[in-house]
Amino acid sequence: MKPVTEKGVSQLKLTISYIAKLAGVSKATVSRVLNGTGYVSEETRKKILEIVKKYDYTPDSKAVSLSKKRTYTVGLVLPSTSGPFYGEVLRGVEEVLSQNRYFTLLMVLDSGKHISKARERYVAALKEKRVDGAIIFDPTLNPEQLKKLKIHSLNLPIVFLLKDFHDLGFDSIMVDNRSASADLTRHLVKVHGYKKFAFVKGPKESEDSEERFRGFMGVLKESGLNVDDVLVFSSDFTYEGGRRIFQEIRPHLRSLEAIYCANDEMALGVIEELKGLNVRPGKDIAVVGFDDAFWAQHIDPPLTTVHQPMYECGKIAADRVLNRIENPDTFKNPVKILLKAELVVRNSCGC
Amino acid sequence: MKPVTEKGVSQLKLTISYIAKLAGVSKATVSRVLNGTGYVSEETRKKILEIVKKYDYTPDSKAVSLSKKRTYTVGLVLPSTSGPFYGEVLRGVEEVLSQNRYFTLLMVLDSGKHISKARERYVAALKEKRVDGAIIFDPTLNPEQLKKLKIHSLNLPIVFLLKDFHDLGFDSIMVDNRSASADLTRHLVKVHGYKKFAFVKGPKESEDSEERFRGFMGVLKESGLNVDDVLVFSSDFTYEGGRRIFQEIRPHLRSLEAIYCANDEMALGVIEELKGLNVRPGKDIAVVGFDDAFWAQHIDPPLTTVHQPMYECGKIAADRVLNRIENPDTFKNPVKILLKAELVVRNSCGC
DNA sequence: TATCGTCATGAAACCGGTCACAGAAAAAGG
DNA sequence: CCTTTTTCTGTGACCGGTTTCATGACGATA
Repeated sequence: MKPVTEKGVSQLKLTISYIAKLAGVSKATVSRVLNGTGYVSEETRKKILEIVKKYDYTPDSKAVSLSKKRTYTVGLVLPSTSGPFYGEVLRGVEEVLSQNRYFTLLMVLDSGKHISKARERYVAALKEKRVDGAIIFDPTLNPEQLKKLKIHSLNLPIVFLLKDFHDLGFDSIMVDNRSASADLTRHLVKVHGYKKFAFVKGPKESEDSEERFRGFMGVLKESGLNVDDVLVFSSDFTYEGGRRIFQEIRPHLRSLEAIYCANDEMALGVIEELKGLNVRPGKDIAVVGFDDAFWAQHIDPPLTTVHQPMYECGKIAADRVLNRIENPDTFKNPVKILLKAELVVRNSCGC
Repeated sequence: MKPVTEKGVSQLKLTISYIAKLAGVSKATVSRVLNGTGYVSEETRKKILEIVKKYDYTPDSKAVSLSKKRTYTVGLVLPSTSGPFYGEVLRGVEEVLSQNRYFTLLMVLDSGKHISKARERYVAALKEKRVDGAIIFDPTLNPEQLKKLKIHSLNLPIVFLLKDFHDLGFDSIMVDNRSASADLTRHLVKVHGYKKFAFVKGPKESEDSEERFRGFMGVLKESGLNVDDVLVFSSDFTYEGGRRIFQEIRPHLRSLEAIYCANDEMALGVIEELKGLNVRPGKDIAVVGFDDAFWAQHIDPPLTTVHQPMYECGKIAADRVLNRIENPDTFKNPVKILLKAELVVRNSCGC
């Protein structure tokens, strides 16, 4: 490919050297002007800026990154792109990062392949030093798997979301499911005086689900209620799962005052089924959920639930990563941050 | 900083040169092994791979990118992180990109700042050559603004979503709003026999809203209905906007058989208000929307609407960008792809 | 006038890889 | 046995920036 002339502009590649040549200076000087470092006379600065503007020159980020050893990019790993949380996390993260002139490299775990493949992928991105730090939201990752990933030796600022790897040396941002669940249960017990409950758990492995259950049971005990009366079910956190598990709840419906679902989607499924039976949720029986999905206020009846502070989660995580990136020494010790979730009382509890 | 010894592993930086030294070969040979290019004897290959594995070496992506002139990253610009579309687009894009070993650099337009600032940001990312190509979903971008961005001279594969910049030389992926709107309207007219309509438009600038309106009006005309009887309103595509505009519709409620809202959120707002008046949507009056937000099937009554193929949109866009990246010459001419949206009949139309 | 600190600039090393080229060794062919 | 081809490996240029260091000019100070 021979140099062609077009519009009178010689088609030499637009690099810092070319700009330097045009300005009659060395590339070091151009670099100084562009970065505002070191001494440059007002005269040459002006001339260089003029040329830079005229040719609409922007330094190649790959070269900058290589020599500065910084990509100005933070990795964000999310379990999926749907579901109530992810959009909020993403919003929080992106907001903070972009305000600090950082970019977001998004990696999604459920993009087709197996979870282990997806994990290899994001770990690879870290090892390649494609990012300066990462925020990882990987609900099914356990400590043994984490160790195998050999992430620790990378010395990269990493914060985990809703997974407590604090003991393994990583920053962790958690939401206090248990005490929020206790708040919700207290509302049902103290305000409404319910005594007969069904509890629908999520999948067995879900630590979140367990924590919510513990918070629930804790309040029953502290209120002197008979814990053995509680009917416990287990489903899979989905809408369909909620409808399915309802078939098991149905025979006991008479004896129940409230159904506590460990998340909103299952609660929605249960509510739909109740309606099909002409039982009025919120009037004949209370149904509550957990998460505060954004549609929770729009369904009928509006769902009493617990709001997960995922936006804040994202912001705090991003802040933390950025801090670690820019002050590598200051933040040596991993922290564990516990955010509290807020009870949102609407009508499905009987209010 | 002097070299320290730790765990017996000398702390020289883990670079290709270091690996080469350990293996007693040149870095070119290591590079060959890692990339599977050129000739390498089985013996040295084995030895090198062994060492690479032992030290868990991964080439620095910044250096690779610089010399290969490829980042293996595609930029994705989205209007926001909430709303019905973004998650689906993202899912489609991420799926295709990750399957092809590309990464997704996500940029969101409503992260705090003004739209023009946000635009500068993503344009900067392109100019810096931070990505090999981009998928841009920027609903408020118009041709004049686009020209000012001087994106064209970058010679970067770019595809626009739901914006027709085909004439300006860019790939564009569109959804055929008009004919889908016609399908929906035909359903209301032919199947249900409605004659008296209200139409709630979105913001004035929205070309989508206009297209939906045109499709609607077209069918009325072809059906010989009196076009002047249609009550036309305009709101802002939000739930609250739907509730607000309902106050203007209310006086005419008696004379109406169906309310066509240009998107689902406004339809939801209208439905809520109707319920407040004890008018039963889907029975006493039909309400339809557009977009098929993922909650549309769960509300009461389930919403008749038009499904936007955003997942497909994302996949096709990603495919196209990837193709252009890897076959720079083959795809010279910009294409315009028109996807059709699907009518989704549920109950809110009276079915 | 000699000395010094400040300012301005360029040369060249460096970041960590890829790749074109050349030369040597081994294998194949005559 | 000598040539030709194929296989293997290393040297060094290159990607496009940043940064250290050296040098020179200038005005101020002694």
